[in-house]
Order: sequence, then structure tokens, then C-alpha cells
Amino acid sequence: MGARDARKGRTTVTLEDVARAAGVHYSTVSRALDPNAVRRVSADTRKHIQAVAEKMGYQPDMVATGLKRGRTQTVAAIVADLGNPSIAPVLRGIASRLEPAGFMSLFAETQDDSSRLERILNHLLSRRVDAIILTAARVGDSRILRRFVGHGIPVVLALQGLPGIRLPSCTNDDLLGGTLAAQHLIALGHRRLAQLRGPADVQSLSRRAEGFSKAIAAAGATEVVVQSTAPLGTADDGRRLMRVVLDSKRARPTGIFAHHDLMALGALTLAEERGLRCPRDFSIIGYHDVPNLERLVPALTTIRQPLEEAGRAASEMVLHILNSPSRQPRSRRLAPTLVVRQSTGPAPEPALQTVRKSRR
Amino acid sequence: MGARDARKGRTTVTLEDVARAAGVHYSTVSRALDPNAVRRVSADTRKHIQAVAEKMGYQPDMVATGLKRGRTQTVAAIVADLGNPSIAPVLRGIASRLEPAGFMSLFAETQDDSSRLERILNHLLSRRVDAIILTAARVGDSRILRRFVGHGIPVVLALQGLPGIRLPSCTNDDLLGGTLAAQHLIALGHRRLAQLRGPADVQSLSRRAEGFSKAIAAAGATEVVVQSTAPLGTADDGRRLMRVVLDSKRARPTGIFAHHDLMALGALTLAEERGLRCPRDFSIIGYHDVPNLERLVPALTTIRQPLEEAGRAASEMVLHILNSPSRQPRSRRLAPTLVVRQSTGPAPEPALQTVRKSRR
DNA sequence: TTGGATCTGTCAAACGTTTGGCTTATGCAA
DNA sequence: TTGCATAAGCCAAACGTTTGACAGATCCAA
Repeated sequence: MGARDARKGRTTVTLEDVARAAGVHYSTVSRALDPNAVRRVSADTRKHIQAVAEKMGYQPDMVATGLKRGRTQTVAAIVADLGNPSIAPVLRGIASRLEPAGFMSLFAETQDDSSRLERILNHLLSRRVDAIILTAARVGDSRILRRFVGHGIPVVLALQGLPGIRLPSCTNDDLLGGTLAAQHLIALGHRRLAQLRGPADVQSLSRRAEGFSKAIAAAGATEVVVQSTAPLGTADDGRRLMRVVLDSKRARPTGIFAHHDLMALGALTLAEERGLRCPRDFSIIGYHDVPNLERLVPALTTIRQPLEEAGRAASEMVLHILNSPSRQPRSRRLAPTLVVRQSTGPAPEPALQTVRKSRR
Repeated sequence: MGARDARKGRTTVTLEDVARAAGVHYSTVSRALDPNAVRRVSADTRKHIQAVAEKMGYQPDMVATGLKRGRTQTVAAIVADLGNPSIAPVLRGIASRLEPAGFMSLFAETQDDSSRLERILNHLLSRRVDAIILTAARVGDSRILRRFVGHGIPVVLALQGLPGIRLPSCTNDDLLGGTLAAQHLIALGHRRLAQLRGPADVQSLSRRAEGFSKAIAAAGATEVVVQSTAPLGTADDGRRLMRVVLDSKRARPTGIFAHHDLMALGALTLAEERGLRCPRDFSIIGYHDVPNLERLVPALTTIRQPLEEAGRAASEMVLHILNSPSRQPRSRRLAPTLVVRQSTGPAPEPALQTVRKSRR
């Protein structure tokens, strides 16, 4: 009869129940139900057992399996901040790739606090998760992670790389993102550019800046860079930086690259307050494709990062490691795409194009 | 010595290892480490064992514990669509409440597909989760859920109630939300209102409409209602509905209530295209407090729903059920709040106020 | 008939805990 | 000293699987 377990009389049917009903030993049931079992049970018995199990509604107990096999079919997704709108698509990517492989995902939030990360990791160790996908890597965390990796459980980084430790990662190609932004503005004829940078100590932003600047230089255009110190992405910051640009004595730039859509938004409103019209007088391009901003007038041209894809790719790596632990998978950089909307247009003074051609 | 388990030589220290090192039986270690164990171990040994365990870095194996105790300290959060920006805050609320209680959360996405929901539930059964929080309830799902509840595992509904089945839920008070919107507009002197409704077959929207209409009627004001059939919340839909309102032969309403911010946005742009200025000529109020829209000009007045709070409250219920399974907790309705920004202002023609006073 | 192979299936030992029952030691009253 | 309660700790049986080792049956060649 169905076993009655600890939980308030919940009824569970076990291997033994099925075995009794089918008139075989429970180990035979186990084998009959294991899709890739060694051939130890005849086709007839197998079919019979499967029928009985089906009829009784047998569900294997994955926690027992986990204990025996040492594999829980669980991976943890650790994020810094669930409030960050970039995160949900990543989680979705993770779930969509892992689910068909029979895995489920636990989630936890570090709130950008290393001690919380450590607590979470210990807890996950205790839960015997099979792997970890970490989107919350901070520079100081490599020590903690190292100990964790020492326990033999795979860690894959998503979105954020981490310098202090060799871990497979799946990040966005910010160099390319910056390049795309620059090439777009150049192609529209802009030759005097400005870059509204995020804080310097974030690796991805440095690369973003580098990609932009290199492409600008390669085209023989000029660029002024202003830099924020605040955490990336407030509109106020964008205003502030844009003010610096407009107040400068140098010739006003016609193409603006903001490291974040909300900065672009702030910059845009400030410029319009000063009587400049976008895209007539200047073009501006943001980064991130923040949701709902496509509703603005003018809708923001931006660089979109493949977030869901990042989650999928990270999961892919996890599965790869789990299936063939011999070698680490290669880290990947995912290509962002340019999303052209209405905030970018042809440069206002085409005459300049030819003048500055050969500066390099 | 540390046991070497199945997973590629990963080293785990077990109760037995600690027991050997401490010179006691492993059951004693188990008791010494259990904070609320019956008094079976002296203070001295307990302290000694704790020290040894600490030094060896012992971490209890929660899957073994789960097997023995029949409790996995895991709850599952099932959502319809991780892409929905409302969901992340709910997840955060869930994690924040559950984590201090020693629980972690699994997540899964139904993609609004009942058969996927069923698969997921079976899988969760197999994993012996302690409870489920479901934000993805659809009308047709009560049958599936009933079977599941029959297995004795608690299900709590968040955000969406479900008519066919008695389940504790934690939803937003849409009636109040509609009322708040109406009262705000009334207080500003508006007497001719319009309501841009979402589709009729969604319960929460009906209540939203009801709350609004009742408050309007109570104030003796008039209202025209136009209704969408599309799934809630596209700007195009808002445009379409607003066009109907403006094209009507009746006197133009001065106060608009849209069932969703994006609808409000669409309505707003259409009205401005027709030469009306907001909030000078008309006021409009949305619903949902969709992120980033506060950057618009004019920034949208809206109704904010306590999403994170919903997650926390649902978790609270789960913990309550788990701790005292005797009685179901009462369902809760969470109060939304009015967020006043710039899209609402005093009604343009104050004279009308007195004229229509006693229509009821 | 004997002696392997091969094919099916059973047996039982794990996996790492929790926990009821048991044993021994200790304290204390008579 | 005995008797007895109580405290402290050990023993071993679970929990539901997986899986190596073994056993019986069948078949076939020698």
C-alpha cells in the first residue's frame, strides 16, 4: 500500500509499492524505469512494470535519488538584485535551457553583499546543488569563490566576468557594443562625438568606452569624454554629464554616446531644455535597451544585449561541465545588437566630413 | 577521513567524520548540532562537538535530511512569464521572506501553458518541495491544482486569484485601485470621466473598473467606458480606445483612467497629436507604475501595486501553513497606492462642477 | 552429460541523516 | 549498601533510491 510519510499523511507510492503490485523485486522496478539501464530486465517485464507504475502514479523521489547518486539535478542562479530588469530575462534563459535537461533552478539574491554571497554559497553546498550560475560577481568575491570551487562544484559566470579567478564566463561583448555605437554615428556623418561614460572601475564600461573610442579614432573623428563616478545609469547623471559637454568651449558635438539609456534620457531632456532638437541638431544613442523607453519621443536608439541568450549560454556551459568534467568550456562573449530608433539621424553639418578626413 | 563521494572526488565531511574526530557516536553529533534537540547531550560535549564540527567545516547534507525528515526546506515559485516586469519584485519578496526561515526557492515558468504547468507540478512533486507559490493561475488550471493539493502540499496563489478552487491567495485590491484613481480625479474637479478598460474576462480588471465606476457614480459624475479585447497593456490599444473617446459626439471627458500605464501612454500621445495638452486640457492616470515611465514628460500619474509585498505575504502564508497545518490562512488583498505625478491636474472647466451635482 | 555463456532477476549494501529504544553512569534517598 | 530515577550517550532502523554481486534458468557446443 502507499506509504504514509512524515508530512501530515501525505501519500507517496514508492518503488516497493510498485514492486509488490507487479510481483517483482523493487530493484527490478528501478531498472525497468531507468531509461538507460543496462539490460537486466526483459522487454515484457519492463512493459508490465511501466504499466503498473503508471497506473499507480509512481513518481520517483528525487531527493532519495539525489542522496544515492550525489546529483540533485539542481543548479543555483545567484543574482545581485532581482529588481534589476536585466535579470529576469537571464533567469528565463537559464530555466529554458535547463528544464529540458531535467534540471531545476534555485534562486538567491546577494544584494551586492559579499557576506550574503558567502552565506548563500554555504547553504547551496549544504543542498548539494550540482552547479552555480553567478550573475552577481564582484571583484572582492574571488576569494570566497575559490574556496567554493575547491569543493568541486562548477561555477559559471554570467553577464559579469571576474578577474581574480579563472572561471568560465558568458558575458556581453562591450567592446563590440561600443564599436557598433560609434560606427552607427560615423555612418550618419557625425564627426564630433561625445561619450558620457559610466564609472571607470567597471570592466564592462571600460571596454564599452574602448570600443567606441577606437572606432572613432579609426574613422578620423574627434571625441570628448566625460565620466561619471556614480553607479551606472541615472538620468540625473546623464543631465550632469551633458551639461559639462554643452558648457565646454569646444565645438558642440553632434553625436552623443551614453553608456546607459537612462543617462541618455537625462542628457536628451537637458539638451532639449536648451533648445536643441533631437535628432535634428544632435543624435544620441544609449545602451541596454531599457524596457518601455521605446515609447519615448524620440524613441531612443540603443545597443541591445542578448540577456536571455546569456542565461541560455551559461546553462549550456553548466551542462557541458556536468557531462564532461574533463575540461572547462571556453568563455564566451555574446554579441550585442544595434537598435536604431529615432534619436539618431544624419549629422547636421555634412561639410565637416571631408575637412577632418585624414586625422590619424 | 572525509568521505569521497560520487561527484568527481568532491570531498564531503559527514556526521560520522565529525563523530570519529570528536570521539563520540554520530547520533550524538547529530543531536549536539540540532539547535532544538531534546536534552540528550551535556553542555560540555555539545560545545566540544560544535567546535570540532566547525573546525572540520561540517555542513549538514540537506538532501539526506530531506529524505529522512520528509521536508526539503524548498518552495517553488511558479510564474507565467519571467519577461513580465511585475514578476521580479514578487520573486524578490518571496526570497527575502523565505530565506531567513531557512528555505530556498525553485523557479519555473509555465509560459501560460496548462500542460507545462502540469509537467512542472509533477516534477515538483517528485522533488518533494514543501510548498508552492503560484503566480500563474489560469481559470482552466483548477483541475490540475486540485489533484496536486490532494497530495497534501500547500499551494498559495499570488497576484492572481483562482475561482474554481479554495486556495489561500494574496492579491492586489483592484477595487481599491480603481477607487483611488476615481477619487483623485474627482478631487481635482473632474466631472466628465472616461475609462479605457482592458479585456472583460480578467477578474482583476473587472474589479478595477467596478471600483472606478462606483466612486464616479457616488460623486455624481459621469463616465464613458471603452473596452479593449486585446491582452492588457499595449500602447496601440490605448491609442485606439482614446480615438474612440475623442471621436464620440458626447462632451469630451477631462479625466481619463487607463487600465494600464502603456495604454495611458498611447492615449496620451494620440491626444497630444490632436492638439490637446496634458495636464492643461485633460488629466490621465494609468495603472501599474511601469518602470521608467516616470521619465516621460509629463510623468504619468499611476496606481502602484505592492508587488514585493505580495511575494512576502504569500511566503508568510506558506510558512504559516507549514508551521500550523491545522487551518488555512485567510486570503489577503493588498492595498495599492496612488502615485501622483504630472499627468493629472485641476479640471479645466470648474463651472461644470455645480451643474451636475445631483445626478444619482 | 558437462561446462560455459547469456539472459533475467534477486539480494543487500550503501548514500547521510534522524530518532525511538536501549544501556550505562551518576546522583540521591532510604 | 540497595533501589531507583534521571541524565548522557550508543545502537540500529528507517527514509527511497541505485547498483555491484550473485543465482537460477536456458541454451548451445563439445
